[in-house]
Amino acid sequence: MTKKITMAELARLADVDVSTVSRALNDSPLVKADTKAHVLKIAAETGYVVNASARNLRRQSAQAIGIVIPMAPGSGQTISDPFFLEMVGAVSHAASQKGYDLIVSVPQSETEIAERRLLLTGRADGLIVIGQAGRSERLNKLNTLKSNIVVWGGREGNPNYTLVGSDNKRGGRLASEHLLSLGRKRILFLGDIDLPEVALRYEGYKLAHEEAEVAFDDSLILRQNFGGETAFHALKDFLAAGHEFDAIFAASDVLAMAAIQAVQSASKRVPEDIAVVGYDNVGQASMSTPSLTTIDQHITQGGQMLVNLLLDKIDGKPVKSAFTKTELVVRRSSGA
Amino acid sequence: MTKKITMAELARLADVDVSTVSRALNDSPLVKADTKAHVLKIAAETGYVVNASARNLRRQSAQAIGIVIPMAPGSGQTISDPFFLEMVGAVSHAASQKGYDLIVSVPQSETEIAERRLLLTGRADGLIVIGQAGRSERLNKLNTLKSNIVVWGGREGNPNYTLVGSDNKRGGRLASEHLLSLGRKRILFLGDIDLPEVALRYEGYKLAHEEAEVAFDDSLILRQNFGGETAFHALKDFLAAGHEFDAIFAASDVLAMAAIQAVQSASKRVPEDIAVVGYDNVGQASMSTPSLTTIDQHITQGGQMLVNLLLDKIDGKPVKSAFTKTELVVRRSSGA
DNA sequence: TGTAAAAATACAATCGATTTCAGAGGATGC
DNA sequence: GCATCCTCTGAAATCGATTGTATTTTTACA
Repeated sequence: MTKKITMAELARLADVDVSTVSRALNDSPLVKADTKAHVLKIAAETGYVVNASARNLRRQSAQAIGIVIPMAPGSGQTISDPFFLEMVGAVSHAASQKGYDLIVSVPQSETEIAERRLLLTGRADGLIVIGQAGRSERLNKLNTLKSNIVVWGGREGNPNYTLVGSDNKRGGRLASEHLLSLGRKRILFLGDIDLPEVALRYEGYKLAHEEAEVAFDDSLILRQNFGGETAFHALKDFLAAGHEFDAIFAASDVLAMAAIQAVQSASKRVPEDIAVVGYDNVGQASMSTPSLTTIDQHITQGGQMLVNLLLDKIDGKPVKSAFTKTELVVRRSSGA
Repeated sequence: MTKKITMAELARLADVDVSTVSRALNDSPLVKADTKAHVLKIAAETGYVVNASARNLRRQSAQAIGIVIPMAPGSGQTISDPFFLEMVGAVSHAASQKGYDLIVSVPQSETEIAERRLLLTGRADGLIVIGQAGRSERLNKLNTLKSNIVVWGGREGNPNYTLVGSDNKRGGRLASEHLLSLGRKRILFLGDIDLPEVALRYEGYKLAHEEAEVAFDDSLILRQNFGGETAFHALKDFLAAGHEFDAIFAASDVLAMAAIQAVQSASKRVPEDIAVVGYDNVGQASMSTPSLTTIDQHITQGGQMLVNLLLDKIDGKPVKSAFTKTELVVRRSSGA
């Protein structure tokens, strides 16, 4: 428990002014090489580390970005949804490579405090918001206030903030095309189309039907939020009610896994009786049994893009919204 | 993009001194109620938010704690391991309830930079380290340097830092007892007993055998780190090599899920031929097919404990290591 | 009403760094 | 040999808040 040593103290020890120490530590060309070495040596010996608050106060930057993961009320998602968590991992990785810390905020209530706190207090230089469900207005407002925000989500309306996301429509189309190409004719869509991202996936689903000239039945939809548990029961009831379908396209892997379980508990086989395709390609998808055919959103790449665009914004560069290319990942056991 | 408004500016607008503003905002009893209201009103109107760096510099605290998730080299774990991610979620939740931000650090290399950076720069008031695999020495050292550290892990040696974890031995025993009580006689242990947590689970496994007076075969162990992919192949090979066993106790749910897949791909049935019990009870465990019998470490509770103990330490209170009570969660389809 | 005590506010130091500006000393050019 | 320019270092201002102390205003009581 050595006492914190300050820069002034270090300057005294090295017998130079603090300004010289500061310059030396920041490798300024203004300092003679000898002096620099001397200071660095003493700094190392004493285990000196610069005080972040002081530096940030002076520099007016935090070397940190925030990530806000809002649990949309009633979305049924929890922080343990693997999608969120993989996103946190991806963003954390990308941020640390750029020398930025990542501050995670999981607001517990539906107030705007979290975003404000991080961004406006200067605790974070910029903000990544995961998912915009129902919050686009607020985000628009916040963005005009201080514009270092990048949002993960699907395009919806005409946001004035920068958006990063996967090509949801394409994803929905790919998934549906896959099922249709296997000869499935009645594909149940499982997901909450009130969420913009999911709505786009549903559009892709319809598009695929049109292209394949397969009539689609708009009653073949089970509007379920992202909560696996409730989806499981809802689908069980749906099956028990005697609805007929030979495939399911679920709006997330969690939903897909819940669906598989529901189907099996109704004594139907996956994929023989009912094929299932998910969305996200979370890590568990390949490891679950049966392994899951799904749409890869390229979460890692998405995290990179979020961070890169945000840092560009922080640097004042102009930035355009960007989208990852979704891709079909076929794993034979569930989807075919 | 309103320009940042400072406290001095606010003081000017309210026609009082900054010290009064500061006290008003901090609800100090030294300020008259009228004045307080007046200041608060103007603060609200102008959208004033206190600058975190300045406050932290002055207060010598960061109102933030760090969480370090070290990918032990060769542990095979990735940040997307659901266990880590659920832990991050739990800690984040607990921290925000206490008004603390959470800074996530996922060091990419095996240097000690990450811990030092966060803690010694004052960016975080305390540090939570997840897993101690092979790092107990370094942690001991860091702890003597600045003691606000709480580590998640199993007891190993005689650490001078505070430890929080689940009762791994008990967990191992519960899992094994369960399998033995079902009449299984040859239980494969799947996990890397070089990791202290896993070693303790293995001890519990042996203990259960002794108590049940079932001879255990110490060749019935497949030492695999936490990587699901490699475990899958290793187990496949193990099965192909003709080893006989009727159950598996996996040191994590990810391993268990990989195991189930390996078993099935070898055309054996789970649980009829081989029952499987996992460890962690991650969210996916209930949703996977077949759903997983597992040991619940009470991650959420653990996250709470980590945060609470750390904050106690920060407050200078004496703190003792603590452990959650592990519990068996039976889900019929895999484990019985 | 005058004075002592209490309440409210203002002043000023401080947290630990960065950075502008000024100055000391040495090198260079003519 | 002297003026000029470079290099390097130091002094001091600054970032935006908090807080101990001083000062003013208000209240209370005789």
